[in-house]
Amino acid sequence: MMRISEAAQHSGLSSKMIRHYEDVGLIQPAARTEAGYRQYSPAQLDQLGFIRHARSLGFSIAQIRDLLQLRDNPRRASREVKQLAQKHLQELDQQMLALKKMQAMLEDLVARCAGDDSPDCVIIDELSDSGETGNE
Amino acid sequence: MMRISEAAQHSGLSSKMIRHYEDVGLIQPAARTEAGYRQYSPAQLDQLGFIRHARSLGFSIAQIRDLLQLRDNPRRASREVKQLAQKHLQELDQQMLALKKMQAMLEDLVARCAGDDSPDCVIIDELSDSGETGNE
DNA sequence: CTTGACCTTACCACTATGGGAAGGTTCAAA
DNA sequence: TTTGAACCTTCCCATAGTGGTAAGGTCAAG
Repeated sequence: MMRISEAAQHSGLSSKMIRHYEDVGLIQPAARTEAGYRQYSPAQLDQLGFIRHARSLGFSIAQIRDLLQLRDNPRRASREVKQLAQKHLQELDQQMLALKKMQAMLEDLVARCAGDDSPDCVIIDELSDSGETGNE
Repeated sequence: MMRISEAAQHSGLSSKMIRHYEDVGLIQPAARTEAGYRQYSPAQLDQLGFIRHARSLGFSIAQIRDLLQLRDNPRRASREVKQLAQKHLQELDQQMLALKKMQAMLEDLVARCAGDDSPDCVIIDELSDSGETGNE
């Protein structure tokens, strides 16, 4: 059994976040010592590691909740896991698209801005324009 | 002079957000009618439009605050504007990079997951792994 | 016994946005 | 004139994820 700071180090999460995940019901409340200190079993350490991995792939807490359920269900169909992952991939795609649009527009503006001592600036001008930005 | 809902429609922002921008000091407090209703001048409408454009390019409130200052400074150097924009471009790049990493890892997992009725699932397996995720 | 390093809970902050409640205003129609 | 719809106001709450801090308890070493 490990205390929370050890569990944090071990899993790559912060103590803060581990408590938070418990608060929001992502993980079961940890066992406590008589003094009220949280204690983590190896199984829970695994779970925390799982969470960190999933977070690093950008899964939301809600999605991780589902993933954990699937993980702990020996009769799961990998189809369900895959679908969850694919849904997240779509979200990542949308975010990429949004970023790309911004990038393209901003790069265009930057390229057309002299960037010298003069106050004339396409960036300011186009942002001031009442026209559209290219977003739908 | 327009009321807030008209200013919202005109600028593409929501009334909610216009009030919020006033709260956080992004825009000057609007004039008020005797009854306390906010009133927006054409100049303020321009400013609101500017804010919407900048937001659509992903600039943060803090960055827009700087942009507005530059916009309202007739002795600005376009260099400053360009630098601000370039800094934001870098941020966009970093976000893109992060997304791409996630995407690549997740795509790999998804490709290797059968997605059938069997419980065997690489996604679950790799997330459960105590090893690294590829992030530094 | 004291000190330092931990632990606990309970707040507040951030970014940007939305929702809603409770109450006031304006204007037009009945 | 009254009433009702459609506004407006402020204030609080929620989202998602993370960090910080403060006030207090615990534990082990010196």
